[in-house]
Amino acid sequence: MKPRQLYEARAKVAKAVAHPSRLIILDALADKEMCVCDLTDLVGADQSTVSKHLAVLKNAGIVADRKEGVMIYYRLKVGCLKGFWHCIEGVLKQNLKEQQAIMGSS
Amino acid sequence: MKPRQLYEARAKVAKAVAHPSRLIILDALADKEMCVCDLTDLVGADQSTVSKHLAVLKNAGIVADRKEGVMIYYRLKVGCLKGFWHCIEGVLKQNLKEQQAIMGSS
DNA sequence: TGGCTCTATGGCAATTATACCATCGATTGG
DNA sequence: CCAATCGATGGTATAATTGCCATAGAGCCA
Repeated sequence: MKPRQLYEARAKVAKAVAHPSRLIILDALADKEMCVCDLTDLVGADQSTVSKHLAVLKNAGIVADRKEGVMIYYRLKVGCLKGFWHCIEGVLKQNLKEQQAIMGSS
Repeated sequence: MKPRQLYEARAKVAKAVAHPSRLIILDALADKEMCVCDLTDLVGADQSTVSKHLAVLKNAGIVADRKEGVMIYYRLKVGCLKGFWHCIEGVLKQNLKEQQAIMGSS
């Protein structure tokens, strides 16, 4: 087994991704960088809430920000998230398939 | 933007992975199936705690279990986790590199 | 059957996460 | 300079997560 510290580090990154609002943000940032105001509209939560979500992502090293005048633009720093979603999507599809199998057999 | 429901479903899977003990479990299951007792020793927590962690992973569709006598063996149901870790590991390495850059420049 | 081992579950306390409000600092435009 | 906008932070209430204890159920063996 690897050192516990590694698992905690991994968990921190995984935890940063494990929230619907943050997933929305990451999905949006996959295409282009966006300012906090845009992301706030997109997520549909309070600006301060979105700001805190962004802080979590930044702290985990998943996004980076850039200041331009009053605005702060966030962008993805990680390129492998697509594979991430693909993996998760696979789990979801499999779960769905199993659910349907259960329903069908009743 | 995709339906909010999708992000919630994704988040559930991501959340299931986002805990050190569960990461230890998943890492161990990558090689072979293991019974709860083995995993309990490995994680080093109370048996009931490990049992609940396993329930979380099972509920998310990441692991499956098999009963054999008194023992219950858990196994990975998802094959793409290796890419998962690789992606996270990349983030961690990058974070480390940036930390070192900061230390070096002082 | 009785006792033992292996797991799962209910209960509970402590910690952590989340969301909103209020507010502050920074920047820009008038 | 003043007002307005953008984003971050402190405070606080609520919800979710986590861990352990106690205990229940299931299977095995003497």
